[in-house]
Amino acid sequence: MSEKEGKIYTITDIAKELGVSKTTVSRALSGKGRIGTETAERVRSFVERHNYTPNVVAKGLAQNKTYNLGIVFPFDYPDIPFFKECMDGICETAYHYNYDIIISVHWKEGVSQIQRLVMNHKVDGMIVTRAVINSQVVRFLKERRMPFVVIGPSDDLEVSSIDNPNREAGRELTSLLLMKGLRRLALIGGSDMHYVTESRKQGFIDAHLEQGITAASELIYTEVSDYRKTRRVVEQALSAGADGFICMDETICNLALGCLREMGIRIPADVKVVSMYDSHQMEFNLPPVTSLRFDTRGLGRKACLEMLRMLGENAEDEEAELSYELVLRDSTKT
Amino acid sequence: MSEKEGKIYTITDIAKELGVSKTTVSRALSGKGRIGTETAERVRSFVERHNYTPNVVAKGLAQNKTYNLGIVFPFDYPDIPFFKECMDGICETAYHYNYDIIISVHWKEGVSQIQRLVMNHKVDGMIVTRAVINSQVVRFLKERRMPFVVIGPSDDLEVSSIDNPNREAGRELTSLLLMKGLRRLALIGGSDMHYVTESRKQGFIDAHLEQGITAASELIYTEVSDYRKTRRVVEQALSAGADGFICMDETICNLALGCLREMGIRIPADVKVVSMYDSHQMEFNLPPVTSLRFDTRGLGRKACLEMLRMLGENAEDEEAELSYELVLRDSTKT
DNA sequence: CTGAAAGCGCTTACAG
DNA sequence: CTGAAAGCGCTTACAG
Repeated sequence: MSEKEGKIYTITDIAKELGVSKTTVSRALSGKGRIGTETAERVRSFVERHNYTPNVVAKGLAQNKTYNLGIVFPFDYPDIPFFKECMDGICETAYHYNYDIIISVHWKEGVSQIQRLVMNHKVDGMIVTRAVINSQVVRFLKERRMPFVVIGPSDDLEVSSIDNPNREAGRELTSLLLMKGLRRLALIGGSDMHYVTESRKQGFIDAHLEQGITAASELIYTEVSDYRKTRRVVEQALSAGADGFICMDETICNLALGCLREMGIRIPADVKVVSMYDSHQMEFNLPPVTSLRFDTRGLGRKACLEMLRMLGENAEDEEAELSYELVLRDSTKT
Repeated sequence: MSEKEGKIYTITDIAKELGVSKTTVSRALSGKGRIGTETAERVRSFVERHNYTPNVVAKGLAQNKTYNLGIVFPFDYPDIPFFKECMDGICETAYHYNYDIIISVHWKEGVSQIQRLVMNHKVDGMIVTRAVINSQVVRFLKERRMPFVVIGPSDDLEVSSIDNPNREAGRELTSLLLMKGLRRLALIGGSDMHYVTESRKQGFIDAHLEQGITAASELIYTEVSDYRKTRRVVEQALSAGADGFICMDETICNLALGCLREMGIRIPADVKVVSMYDSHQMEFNLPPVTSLRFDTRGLGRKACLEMLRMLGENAEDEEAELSYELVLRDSTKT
């Protein structure tokens, strides 16, 4: 890793040592502009010998770039695998293209933290995780003309967005239950302010339409966020004859499972339960819960590639389309 | 947030507009050096009117600083609340002192990603989450003389480290079970390469010593990472007469609970189960699991403050000592 | 193919 | 209290 204790060389040092100009060294380093093969080789060799790495900050100042990308997490984002996987994918790709990732978490509603990042010239672009309806963040970034991509669906055509196939996957998961003969499916989800809630709901409805069954709209519950609400919703659904529960994510599913257990309802004997997002908790539950598994890390990678392309990097996206798996487990056994 | 569409002003623009020198503007901005109150006021007012923010990158170049801190996550770090909470705490504090956080995740063993961050002059210091015994990362950072703080215990006196009170808390949790009359406590933990494993084990032993009971060393299991190993360990412990299970973290606890359920063991009737780290999973389990709740976010804040102090910032730590709670739940009911 | 020079936006001795 | 100048480490027209 490090050769010697290591003086930190600058481009000026190299130029001096090699008896050429800084310009030449710079060109040899960047590979831009014509340069003698011998000169290039001498520079290359020096770099290698002394383990030289350019000062990216200085480079950035000269080029008006930072080689940093910001990732913004939503206000009060929950501790779910989604964000970590996303972040891992983004970092992986950024790293590969020599960019670094700066995180910014909202502490309160508003854009102050993002604002600072932008105003301070700390990033070249931003990746916004989890789209929110009517987002202040998006509005701010547009105003400031900061390039950005959004993870999540978007109805704004000016915005570059990318998402897991929540709707299609939701449709397939719902279809599965319908094909098992269930007819009173309850759907439990979180905030209507999140686009993802809408996508999942659409998937649920699509499946019903497809099979010519009318979805019971009274069995669709959103804005469910805590134990109390879950409990109420589960009770309501049950007394309205629900024979299956489709939970929009693993957190809600856990809550629902807790309620069902307390009420002495057996799964899958009495009702089936599925989650629209997989996790270890779903996998190791008793019974293990049938869930949708997305390639969220791949999603992060794709979002990052898109961002890099917007910044003029030659970042080809050679990966396959984002897909998902429907993981069948005991919670839907018949 | 943004006044007008907004030309981006530089210190030179301001100097020109105000008919003073860049030097003066710079001084007014930083508050260093004597300056006329009237001049200072004019600058202040301009800044406010035009929503000027200095280019931190340029500032950094001139001062040989970046106002970025790196946070390093361990190789293949698991998706547990600990890291998110830590990160949130760090970000919160960094933000407050006008620093930003760059993340770096190991993709493979080795230091390549961290190396790049350091060599590229992208950060002023690093916060290493979760100390590992004989860490390459620590060795590299020391060699490079990059300031850093480690989250986790450390036996290296040259290293600044800070940690949750895992040992004391572990002792208290173990004592609780001993006082309930349990005498065959099994301890299940992860990798011995993590310092935290050692701390927790020590706490377990401390409690036994304190009460004059000998801990059954054959009931101490580490290196437990997957379902299979957990299953084997749980069976062994049970046949060795274990009457309580102390799991070092929530992931292991979940695994253990799964095994116990499958084997038809009732909790808390047959055996008690506790976790040395709390989480929603522990809280919403059936039964809910008695756990230790740490202020990991506070830990992140403290680590960040320490880092800032090392960098010469006036970052006073006014927070209370890191503490923890022992949350009693049904899994230990008698 | 190569270099001298200006510039990126700031800071900081040094000299009034 | 204020300014001219040099400098942080790089890039990039422009001119050989």
